[in-house]
Amino acid sequence: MKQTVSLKLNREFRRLYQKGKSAVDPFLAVYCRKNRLGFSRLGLTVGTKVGHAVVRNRVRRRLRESYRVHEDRFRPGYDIVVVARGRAAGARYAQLERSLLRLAGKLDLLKGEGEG
RNA sequence: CAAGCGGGCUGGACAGCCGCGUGGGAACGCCGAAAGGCCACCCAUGAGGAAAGUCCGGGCUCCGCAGGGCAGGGAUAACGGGUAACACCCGCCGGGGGCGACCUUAGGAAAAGUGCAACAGAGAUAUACCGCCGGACGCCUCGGCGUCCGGUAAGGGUGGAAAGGCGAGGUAAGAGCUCACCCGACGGCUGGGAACAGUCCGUCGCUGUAAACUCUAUCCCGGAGCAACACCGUGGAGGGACACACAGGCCGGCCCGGCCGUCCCGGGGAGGUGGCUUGAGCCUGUCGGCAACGGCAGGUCGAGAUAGAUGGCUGUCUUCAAGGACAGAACCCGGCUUACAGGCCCGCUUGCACA
RNA sequence: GCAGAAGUACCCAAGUGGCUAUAAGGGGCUCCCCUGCUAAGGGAGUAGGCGGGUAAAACCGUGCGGGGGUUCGAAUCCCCCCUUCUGCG
Repeated sequence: MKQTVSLKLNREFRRLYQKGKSAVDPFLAVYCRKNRLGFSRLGLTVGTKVGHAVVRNRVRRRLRESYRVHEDRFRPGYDIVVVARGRAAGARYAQLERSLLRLAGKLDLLKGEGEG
């Protein structure tokens, strides 16, 4: 992920949960908020409810891959948090990818057709 | 061939494109006055048999602590060995199960003491309810019946357990009362390194429970845990030194205006660096040993992350199935326990068939 | 990473070797009293897991998170798991 840094601090996550915009489906919950850094920051959360360590790792890797592949389509300059929900454990990669893009579209994080 | 028993191994492989962690190299690239740093790119390497549960045993680190004994607490429990150590492993003995290969076993002491044993039953650590037998008295239809006194643990029924078992003798009826055989305990003898076995001899016949207290033997003994601990450490709080003003510094090209003491010390919150992977290591051969394991020789280095690196897409092969076993290192080892699809190999047992 | 605690009817729970847990007792549910009507309060009664069985009962088996073991006998004692919760930093 070339233009994106990962989001680590707990207080940054909490600020997004409280003040950010969100979109939800059975697989994922996405929170976002504009920052002033000029680049985006991504945080991934996969809680214990999703499954044991192997399942959580797999979900997290798939989410990171989905974002990496489509990074160019995201508008820069946002803090984004992606929370995996219960159904994500059994989901295939294509389902997670589609879900991420749809929720990002709802939040207007994706560039329009004409934009570079 | 069928059914079964035991042990070991494996836990998909290969290729292409994009992507990640760590280590090394690195320009004709970037930053820098330089020293040097960064980096495209290249090379190497990158989760498990349980990484899990955290149930035991250690290493390591810090804090506490003069030495020894008793008391107290905890763990273990046939015996012999292995090991750094263990509650683990190997061998062996005893008990239980299986036709067998084999499996299983918290397996010291109840005869040091205390406690507990509901219900049932006459009676639960000592008993006479029914019964059996004898005697006295009474009744009598002369078969017996009743009351009282006494003997008796063979029979009945209860129970997890009823005073070793069974047969014969014996007796009024009975009883290890006596005898033979069997069972068990203790002592002697023989074999064995020991647990133990043999049953030749003698003595005895005792309920169970110690995963109730307890006793015996052996071992252990302070606390925390890598988020330990060590080092660096912007800011803020504290202390010291020097300044005390018409000075000085910052914002600004300058004026006006606004803001502000300066430097040092120390312990340390966030954050960073070390700890951090070479170790009771792994592989091969050989020797000793039934084995666990050990000795020797040679070879070899196989993750080190820190919101946490192995993912995505595609093809081929093995496969019923690869989209489908259980499952992710977090300081490191030795075990135990628990979870686990499929596949492969070795040894053995029983039955059937054939030669 | 480390250290603990708990699990019993629908819920809260008592029971810590013994007769069948009448599954103690609450809450619950039904009826009555109280009130103009409610709430609160008081009194009486009642069913109560799962499987079988019955017209309904009676009755039988099983059941105290699960599985083993000790014991004549286990919710209770011992061992191994599962789930939930809490604490430390």
